Amino acid sequence: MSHFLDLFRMKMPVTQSDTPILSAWETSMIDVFVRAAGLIGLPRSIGEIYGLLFCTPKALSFDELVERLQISKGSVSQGLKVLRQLGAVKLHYVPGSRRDHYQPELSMKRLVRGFIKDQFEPHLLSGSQRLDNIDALIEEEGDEAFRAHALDRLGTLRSWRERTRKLIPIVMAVLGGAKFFDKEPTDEETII
Amino acid sequence: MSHFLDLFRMKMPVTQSDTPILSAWETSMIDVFVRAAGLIGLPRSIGEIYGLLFCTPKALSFDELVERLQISKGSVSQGLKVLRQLGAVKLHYVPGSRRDHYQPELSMKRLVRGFIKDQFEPHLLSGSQRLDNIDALIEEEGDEAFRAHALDRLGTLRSWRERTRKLIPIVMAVLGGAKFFDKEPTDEETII
DNA sequence: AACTTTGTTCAAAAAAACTTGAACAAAATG
DNA sequence: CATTTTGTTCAAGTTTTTTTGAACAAAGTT
Repeated sequence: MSHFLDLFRMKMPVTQSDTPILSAWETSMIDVFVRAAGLIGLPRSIGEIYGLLFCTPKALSFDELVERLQISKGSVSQGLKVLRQLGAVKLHYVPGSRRDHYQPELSMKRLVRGFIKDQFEPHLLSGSQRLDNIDALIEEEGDEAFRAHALDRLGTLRSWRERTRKLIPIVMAVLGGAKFFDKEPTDEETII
Repeated sequence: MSHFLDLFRMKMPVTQSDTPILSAWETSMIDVFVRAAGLIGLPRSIGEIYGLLFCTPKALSFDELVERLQISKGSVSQGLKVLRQLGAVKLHYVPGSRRDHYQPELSMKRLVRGFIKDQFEPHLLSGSQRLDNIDALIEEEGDEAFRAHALDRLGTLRSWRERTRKLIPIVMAVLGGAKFFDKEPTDEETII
């Protein structure tokens, strides 16, 4: 009895008329971004959205993303939300359209900064606060020898944290603009 | 009827006699590593294993990890496998014991290098190979204007890839040893 | 005001990732 | 060589994450 209905469940392109299907190069390009997203712990749909924006010359609307990527409105809505938070997409006003249109951020530096600010820094080896708590817990420890070792390891952890913190501005500096060298961000970095 | 058996299913500490339970500071410390693991996309169990090794003065055996962390042999086996691949744990020979004993790698530089080598570099923005394939696909494209834009974006992607590649040795250099400055790794970096 | 367009929210479904534990392999021991 | 110790493998179970789609809100139109 499920026979007939199964035809409708089958995952196939149905009948597409317009321009919805992605070209071969777009598919491959999007695939690159899906992988990259996975690498930094972001869901596939976010890679797809950014990837398609990256491929397309003009700004795309919400609906165009839903239609061309064939993913749900919910995924696109949530995906764009995250991408906006990361500063990875920019709203682009299109005259004569009520819809929001999106373009990808193309500055690698800004992309990296957005990611670090939003996903990395907040956790940065668990805030020194958390380490201070551990410090307190160690003091309550009975055995002296153990306590010494524990404090030593805690010191190691603190040094890791500090080194990571110092590394970030260096990475940002190498990636283009300034801040590390005490000058304001130049703006040729906007291009790439 | 499931009433009786449910008593045995309940997830509770049963009766622990020895020293299996983790102290408060160990638990907090391990928690730090569990979070850090999550941040770089590694499973909780791996954070737990490395974390406990990090807390403990002496090398721990497979069994000790299973018992103190209360996780399955399977998880410990697979977790240690990954940690070995990453170079995040070292085998430590213990006289008079057949078991493998493990100690944590404490050099941040080595930990980072292991992670980059194993998890990052292999994908490094999907190898230039993949990008060359996209290049070929773009050439088959019909519309000239589109092709120009596509090639432009591909160029951007290539520049990102290249910049990432160049960034790695700089990060490693900042993190301690050499290679970037054309000298062999010194060995004081071993400590931290 | 009723209707349409545009986008968000969120509970439920689906998919992916992780963990478990029993079966198995390898090596040491008696 | 039978047995024990030590650790690995992998199918099945569990948990977590992601996606979906229907209901809803907000704002613009007629």
